[in-house]
Amino acid sequence: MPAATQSATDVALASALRMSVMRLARRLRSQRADSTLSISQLAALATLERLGPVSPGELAAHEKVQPPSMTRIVAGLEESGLVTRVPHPSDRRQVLLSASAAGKSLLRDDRRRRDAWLSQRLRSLPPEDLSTLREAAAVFDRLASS
Amino acid sequence: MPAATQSATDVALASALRMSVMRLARRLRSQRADSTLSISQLAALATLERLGPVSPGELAAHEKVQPPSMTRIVAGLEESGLVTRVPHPSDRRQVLLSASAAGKSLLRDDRRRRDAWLSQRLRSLPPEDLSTLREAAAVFDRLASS
DNA sequence: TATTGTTATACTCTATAACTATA
DNA sequence: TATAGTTATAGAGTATAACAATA
Repeated sequence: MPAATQSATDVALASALRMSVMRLARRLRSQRADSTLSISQLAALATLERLGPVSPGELAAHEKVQPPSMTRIVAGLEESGLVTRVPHPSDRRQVLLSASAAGKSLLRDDRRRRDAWLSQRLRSLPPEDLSTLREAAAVFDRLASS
Repeated sequence: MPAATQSATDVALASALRMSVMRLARRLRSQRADSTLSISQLAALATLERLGPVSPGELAAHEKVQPPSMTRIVAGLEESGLVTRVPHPSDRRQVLLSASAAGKSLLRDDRRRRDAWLSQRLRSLPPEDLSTLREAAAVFDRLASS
């Protein structure tokens, strides 16, 4: 296959794939558990669980929001007992945030519920399609991290 | 494969796939063209192009926003000359919205730019992965529309 | 003087309720 | 009386600017 054709094919695939991925993502997002938490709070809590104890500033950087926004996001999580804060051992300006046991438990439940919609639909697919999706998930991870 | 194992495998695949899809969707979203339009405006414009002339109420229903919100979204698009409105031929309460030539052109440019990031990355993948993605896009469409 | 986190304030987006014109 | 669209108003969520505490 000549280079020009290959490239044109890639662009067509990129377009089709982008639309399919965005559409599925929309459907997945709409299935999120009916929680009292906002999307930002849920995302911040999940990142906190993944990173372990970090300062509000660091968490804000990871979530790509400004520090004052993270102050508000975390305040809500703390009020609900999902996040705990301890003083930084050596720098008294800083605090360290962690997901509490309740926070981790909420994340677990939420993921389980969000997976339910998708796994329900996967059950209706033939085995070949499941294989395709299994391989695609791996390729996606390579794509997103590149 | 026994039913219980099949089910457990599906749940694991659902979880992996959900995470991969959401992550790739985040990356794709962040690549969107630096437009003066909001995400809602861009989405409404795209839907308008797809559906053809429709009333504000119908467009609001498709975009899953309330009519007053669509009034504002469309007002901005109209001010920028991306959407045109004509009176409904028989019902004088209604108006019909369409994407203007400028609106269609903007959509074309935007899609092209948003595809660039992905197709750039697709170029680095081996042909087998491209086949996988091509099949996965089709499966996704079936999933999202189910 | 620089850095971390918070408070004060404003802007964007969306919603519900009330209103106007037409059916 | 019901419906389509708009205007009025309020509530999230996030941003920038100003401030307090600590390094």
